[in-house]
Amino acid sequence: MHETGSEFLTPPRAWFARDALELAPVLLGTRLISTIGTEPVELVITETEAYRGRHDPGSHAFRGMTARTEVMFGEPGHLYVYFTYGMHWCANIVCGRPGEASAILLRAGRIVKGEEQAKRRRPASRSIRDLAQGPARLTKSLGIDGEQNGLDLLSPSTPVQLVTDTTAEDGGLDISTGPRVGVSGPGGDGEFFPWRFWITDDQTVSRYRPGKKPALRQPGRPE
DNA sequence: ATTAGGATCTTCT
DNA sequence: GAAGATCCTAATG
Repeated sequence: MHETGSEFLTPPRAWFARDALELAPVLLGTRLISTIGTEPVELVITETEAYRGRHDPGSHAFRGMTARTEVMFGEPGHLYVYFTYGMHWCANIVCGRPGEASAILLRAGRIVKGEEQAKRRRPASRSIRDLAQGPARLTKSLGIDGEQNGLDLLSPSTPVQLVTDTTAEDGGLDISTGPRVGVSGPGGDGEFFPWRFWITDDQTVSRYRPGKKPALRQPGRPE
């Protein structure tokens, strides 16, 4: 096997400047490295969700720019971190062109480094599998909160780095798609669109509403 | 394995 | 004033 040959690099700004539906599956298999705190934590992104800016009724940006959504309207490659349910933080990567307000929600990951640190942050975790199994669990494991809202992933001194394996084969991952969580389609007709992406059969992918929503295999259409 | 209810507070109507 | 891009615990099959 090729133990050597992996080369993890941070992609350039232009890599983030594309449509959310295109970038969301590409983010699968890439890694996040957090140096927040004493011990670095690294994970492989296993589940993402696309939010297509101000034209997407499911997006926070749909009602226009507010204090909360300001970061989404800015430059791609920054972190949009929001607070929800009175206690949880969720992280997005801003994408598309400035002003578009598109972003990718990071829904789940597989911890590959700093498991001890992650577990310290998530005492309720029962196994390595569920450490970052869910958007709020993912941020908790990495130590991300409101402090990181607006953070530039491409800053030389960023405490949260995104890296891709430049030697990996394109299309080497089996990717599934399905409806977003609790978000109806852009037509407002209650139809669900497959704008969620995950690595097929990966055990760290978040689980909710068990058993009822079949996963679709076709990518969602833009409008 | 699955479900129900509670926690907790910002954001925008 | 209500809902929210969620998680945890406890109880039940």
